[in-house]
Formats: sequence, C-alpha cells, structure tokens
Amino acid sequence: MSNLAANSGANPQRHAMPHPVTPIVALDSRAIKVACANCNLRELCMPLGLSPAELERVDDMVATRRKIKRGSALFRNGDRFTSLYTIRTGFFKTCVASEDGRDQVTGFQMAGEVIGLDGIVHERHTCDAVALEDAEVCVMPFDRIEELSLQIHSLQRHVHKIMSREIVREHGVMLLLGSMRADERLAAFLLNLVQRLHARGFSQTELVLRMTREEIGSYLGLKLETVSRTFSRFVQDGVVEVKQRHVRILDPTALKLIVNPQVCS
Amino acid sequence: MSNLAANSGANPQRHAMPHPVTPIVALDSRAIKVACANCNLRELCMPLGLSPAELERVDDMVATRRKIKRGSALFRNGDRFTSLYTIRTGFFKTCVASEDGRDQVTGFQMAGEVIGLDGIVHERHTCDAVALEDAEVCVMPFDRIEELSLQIHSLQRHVHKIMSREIVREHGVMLLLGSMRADERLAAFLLNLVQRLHARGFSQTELVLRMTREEIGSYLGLKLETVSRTFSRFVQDGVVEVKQRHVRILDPTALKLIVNPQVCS
DNA sequence: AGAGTGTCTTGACTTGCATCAAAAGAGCAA
DNA sequence: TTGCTCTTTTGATGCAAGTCAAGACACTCT
Repeated sequence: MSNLAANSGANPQRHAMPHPVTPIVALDSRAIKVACANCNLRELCMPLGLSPAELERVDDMVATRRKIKRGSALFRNGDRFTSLYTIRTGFFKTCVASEDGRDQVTGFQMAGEVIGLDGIVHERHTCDAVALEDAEVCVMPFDRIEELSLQIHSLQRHVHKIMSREIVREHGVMLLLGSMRADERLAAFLLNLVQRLHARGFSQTELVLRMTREEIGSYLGLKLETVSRTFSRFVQDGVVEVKQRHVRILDPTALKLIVNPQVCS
Repeated sequence: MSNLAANSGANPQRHAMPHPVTPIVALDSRAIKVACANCNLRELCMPLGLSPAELERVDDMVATRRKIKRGSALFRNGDRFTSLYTIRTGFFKTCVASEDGRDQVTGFQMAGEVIGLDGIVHERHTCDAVALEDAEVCVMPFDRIEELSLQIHSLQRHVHKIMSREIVREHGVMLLLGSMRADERLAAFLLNLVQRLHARGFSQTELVLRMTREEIGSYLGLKLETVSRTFSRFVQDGVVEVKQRHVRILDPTALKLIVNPQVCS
C-alpha cells in the first residue's frame, strides 16, 4: 500500500513534497513579522508592482488578524458585512442554506484566497464561512479597501479581478453540477485542489483532504456514499491511492481523461 | 383553455399587465432620447442619488449603444474583454462550454442587468452572451468605468455591489443544481423569472419564456424532456397554465411550496 | 396551401445515483 | 484498556431523471 500511511504527521503535505519547488506558504508563522510587505502570500492576495509607499498604506488597510478555531465560523449567514478576509493559514468552506434547511457547500478556500465577497451587496453575509482546520485570516475593512482603491489604481483593478475570478470559478462549478457525472465531478474536484495546492508549493500528486466525504458531496451535488464509492472505483482502477483523507494521484492523465472524455490534454 | 392564446401579440406581457404598476421599461424606444439622464432603466443599472453633474459624466461613460439580432452573440468565449454591457431591451443567455463540447447556460439576463463581468479577470471573456430576441445594449468601456469610479464614490460602490450580487445569485444556482429535484428547480426558476419581470412592471402571474425547453434544461441541469414533463405535471396539478412559451401562474403559493417543501412563505 | 424545419410532448425503457442499513475503522476521553 | 462518537465503506434496493423514439405542433418560406 506504499507509504501513504507514513505521511500522517502534523503536515504530511510538506513531507510529501517531491519537487524543488520553493514553498510560497510558510505554515509555521512564529518567526515572521506579520505585515503585507514581507508576507509570502502577498503575490496571491495583492496586486504586483506596488511601490514601498503604497505597500505601507496597504499594510494600514489590514486592520487586524484573527484566529479561527477548527469548526467555528469566521462569519455566518445574516452577519453584518464589514470586511473581506484573506486566509493566511488554514482551510475554509463556505456554504449557503435554503430556508428549509438543505445546505450546499459553495467552495473550499485556502491560503491567499479572499472570502466575504458575498456580503457586499446587502451589507450582510449570505453564507457561512467555517474553518476546517485552525486558521488565521487578515481582516480588511471594506470601507478602507474602497478608500484606498481610489488612490491606488492597481488595487482597484485587483479587487475587480478577484470578484470576477470568483464569478468565473462559479461558472465552472455550475458546469460541473449541471452536466457532469459523479466520477467526472470528483476527478475535476481533485485536479482543481491539487492544482491550487501546487501553486502554493505543495505536491502535484499528493494531498490531504481537509473536509469530510459529506462536505465533498455537498460541494459536488452528491451524497457521501457516492463520493466514497467513486473514490473506491478510482482506487480499483489504479488512478489514485486513498487512505482516509490522504490521497495520492497515481495517474493524473487518467483523471483528466475522466473529466474530459474525448480530448486528452 | 382560457385566453392565454389570445395574448400572442407582439408583446403579450404588456397586455397581460393587470396592476396599476408603472412600467419602468418602455419597450418602444423611438420617442425617447437615449441618455442615462432620462433612461427609465437608470434605477436598475446606476446608483441612486447622482447629482446632475455626475449624471452627465456617467452619460459620457456610456460610449455607444449596440443592437444585437436574435440568435447572435454580444461576445463569445475568448473575445477580448473591453466593456461591460447593460441591457436596454431584449433578453440574453450566457453560457460556458467545457473543452469536450458540453455546455451550460449560466444565466438569463433582462433589461437593466449587466453582462460581461466574467471578462475582467483575464481580459478575455470566458462565456458566450447570446441574444434570445432582438436586443439593444449600452456599451460601457471598462477603463472608463474604473476611471469614473475614482471620482464618483457611489459608482465605485455600485460596481462592487453588482459583482457581489452576481456572486450571490450564483450561490443560489449552485444550491439549486446541487440539491433540488426537477420540480423544485423548475418552480424556483419560474418564480425567479416572474419576480424579476414584476420588478420591471410586468405581470406577477403571466410571462412569456424567451428561451427553449432545452435552454431552460441546460440552466437547470435537466434534459429538455424532463423540463417538458415537469411543465406537464404542473399543468395537471393546476399550478400553472402553459401554452407553448406562454406561462400563467395559477397558484403562486403552490409553486413556493414546491420549492420549499416544509415552510410556506 | 404545402413543404420543411425547429420545438415540444409523450411513451417505453434504462441507468446512475439516492436511500436504507450494517459494520468496520479512526479518534478521543475516561 | 474500554466505550463512545464520528467518519467511512460496502451491499441491497428503489426511484428520479436520462435515453431513445415517435409523433404533434408551430413558424417560415415559397
């Protein structure tokens, strides 16, 4: 069964990293002075090419940082909207609920990604953001973001891009939910996760799921049993190795082929 | 079968309007000078409370207007992004396609709504916007929008809200696609359409679908046969009257109950 | 009016996923 | 350790929606 089990340390992904990729994310943050200027997530959450002077003002924009314990919420549906949040460490899910209690995970967010955009329209949040592991976020009061965007042109553009990116991402999810089969959905999900992790310096082939089968199912419009069965089928077919939440992708091409039946890429 | 058939004139919805609601939309636009200042869609697409001076500058922002024939595209996936568009008249669908040719309608847009937000991130559009009937849009070059937002604070806020609204709307679609049955989806779809039409001065109970069953199906993650069958079931149950694309809602409460099994509202 | 095309409805059958149920495994506290 | 809970897997069965196919209907163009 290989050494997947051996990776069960505090952060298996780091041990598993097989490439000479500089990790953009330093998960132990004690030593690092917390300021945008020397934050290694900056290129994920801030526009490039800021002058030192501008960087300083952006630093002022980030009011505080906030730690969220695993399982508790950064904000909930109905909460007054005040700020956007950039994830420094940890992993979140966002979910909406219908009046009759059904709920739907709308996304999973990791370091460098921004949450809270849903709150802007009505000055209230319309979904829950729950930490799937102990997390820390930068709190950026939206008033200040708007103020500063008036002065730093590239920040304004950046905010627009972040929102547009979210819209495009959701288009992709709609495509997935509207027209894919269970195995295609799960394959697309795994590829997306691993690609985002890779962009943060982690392995391209190995990952630890921070969410339960039920949460994956909710995101993908499937029941947890279906998620589990589909994982099992992937294992049978030699496409991935799964040990609980540890997943190793053995055959990335096969996964891509599952998502995209005809054309390989 | 009642007078549904009698409504097949040029614009049945207007005849059908039963309330003393001032129509915000004037569908015949010949007489009206086209300028934001006296556009009756302004309160849908622009922030409230602009000064006359500001209004004039907003007018300058709207570079041109553009007519799109039924069936042709305002923009297509891959097109260079330059502008956002506000619909003046007509009806659009937006759709994305996967590499292997499946496609998914991501939304239907009507007068006063803004399309093109998807293009901001990568300066290219990632979906097609196709007119479902002859249409006219206001072309707003995005550069100018950003420029003017620096000066008109409420415009900046407005742009943010429009994007956030789109994100929230898509959350709703994800909930629908991820966790609802066919009848719930179709009921939610009808209620949403009629609600938006009502906000534009049309009937709360009667509407003309501008799209085919297949397009509805694509949007709702269903096959056209399922859409058709579900319509038939609604008719059988006396919830709606359907004659081709003319739909009359006989029992709005029943529709709401279908969407929201437990709690009536 | 008639032919042609695109759209919609309906029926018969199939299937992918949900549901229900049971048991195994992992994690945690006493 | 034992007991408890939460998560995951797997099996048996049912059903909602998909697929395939035929025909009806509506609209357009000659």
